Amino acid sequence: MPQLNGGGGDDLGANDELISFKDEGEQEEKISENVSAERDLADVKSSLVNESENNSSSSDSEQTERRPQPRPDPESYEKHREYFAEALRRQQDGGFFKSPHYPGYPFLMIPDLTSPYLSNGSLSPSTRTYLQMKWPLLDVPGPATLKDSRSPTPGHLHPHHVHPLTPLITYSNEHFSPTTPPPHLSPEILDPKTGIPRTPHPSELSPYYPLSPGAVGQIPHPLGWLVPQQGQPMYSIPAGGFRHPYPALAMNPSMSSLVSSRFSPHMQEPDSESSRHTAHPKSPVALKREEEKKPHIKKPLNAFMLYMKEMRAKVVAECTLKESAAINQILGRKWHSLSREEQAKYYELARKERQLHSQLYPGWSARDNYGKRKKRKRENKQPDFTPEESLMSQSKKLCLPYLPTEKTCDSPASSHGSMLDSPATPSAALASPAAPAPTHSEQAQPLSLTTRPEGRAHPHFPLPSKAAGSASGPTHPSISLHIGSSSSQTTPLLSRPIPFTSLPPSMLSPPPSLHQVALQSRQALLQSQPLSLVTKSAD
DNA sequence: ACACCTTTGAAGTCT
DNA sequence: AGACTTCAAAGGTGT
Repeated sequence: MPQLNGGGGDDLGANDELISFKDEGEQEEKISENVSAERDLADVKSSLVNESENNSSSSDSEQTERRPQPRPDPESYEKHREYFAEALRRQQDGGFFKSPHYPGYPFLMIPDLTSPYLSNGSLSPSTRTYLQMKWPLLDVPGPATLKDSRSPTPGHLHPHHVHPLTPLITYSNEHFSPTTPPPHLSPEILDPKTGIPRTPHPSELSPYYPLSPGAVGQIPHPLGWLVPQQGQPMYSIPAGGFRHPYPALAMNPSMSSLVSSRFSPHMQEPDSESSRHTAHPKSPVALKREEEKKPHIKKPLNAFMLYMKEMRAKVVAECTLKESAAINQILGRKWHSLSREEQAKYYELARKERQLHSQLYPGWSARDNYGKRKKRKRENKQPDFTPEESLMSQSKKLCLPYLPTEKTCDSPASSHGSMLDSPATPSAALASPAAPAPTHSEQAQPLSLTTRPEGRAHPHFPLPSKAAGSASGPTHPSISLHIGSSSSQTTPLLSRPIPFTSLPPSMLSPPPSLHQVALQSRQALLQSQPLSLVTKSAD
């Protein structure tokens, strides 16, 4: 029985270190039991070649004709659910499954059901929370799975659907609808040669994670599945994405001979467009267009972004506000109300995210995305602020977090009371396996100079100077000036030398509810009154 | 259609 | 080295 690592997956060794395994030896044993023969792998490779060849010459419509699109199966949604349940059950049994959700990913991570963090469908960033799975074609399911068209095999799953418990990494759910089941849920989408459920052609799927530099558009986020409530694509890809159905294989040296020229993991020009026109010199305009068509590999989400993604729905549900700006203010406050351990989860998650991202896109740099957005107007930010105006501007930002945590929209972490009296979690975070790895940027969890109550600053997490710059940001470049001398202060509310000489009395009065704060935030947004958040009456 | 707003953090550039 | 800038998500709002 071929081991995944041996049967074409030996290149995944590096990745194996990326995410810690649970009972690694046992898992490998299970893998070998679960994986079918190398013959299958060879067949898959063969079909892959055919797919590749076909794709280069045949149109999507031809592919569609060859594989008639099934009618929408009213039961497919239930099949989804059944499959997820099955997948989780297999995991519990130590078995493996595979999913089409992550063809661009050399392995899958599925939540470790044994993790104490796993509850309510939420996933822990704990290093032992994920089970690493080999991904697609190399992870050939057992014959029963392959042949049993009655049950929704992984290859039938829609990449967009995000089940709350799904261990699958999703990239986009924009097209998913329970009432319009994805065509590839049907067993028709089997490799004609192998009978193995194949990863559907891009025409049948929305695009995934394009390891291919030729992919067009945005890339679904590798850990998008960690945000079960919505499953929005972190790296979404517009229509007309990949031309190759197996972009993931670019990550696999064993397969690279088949597709390397097409799917180099490095940011190269896609052949799908460029190579066809190599005979003709490109005009600058054409070059520019192609440049624009290059995949937009988004930055990995940082800890706060991951937190926001997870919590936004809750906050929105608990509040009537819809404006993200206001929601984000709330989320920012809630973020700071989290304990060290809770934040550490997200820092760890973000760290893994970055690792994964760097593995998937070795040549990618955040710089690549510079200029992708239109330049913001902030260039003309407060150039001529008077000191008083500057102070006011700072006050707006600094005041918000000092509003005690609301009751109506509170998070469990902050439900004990206001942020002012929620002490910093003891140094457990440091001992926690989920604590950020001591990379150069993670030696200390960044503290928000603008918002974190002094009492939360952990002595073991010295304030990185970078955090000052980060916290101050371009919009509030002077905030950091008021932070440095605050370390010895202890009183939460007045612990920091916030230059609130003009701080209104309302700041110290009973705080408004979160909803009120949010409403005030909205007012602030609409009226651009720097202090409106704290000066407006709670009523 | 698209920039803005707003948050924190990472990573880039600039001085 | 430190300051500053950009981008990542989100979606209502404004131009």
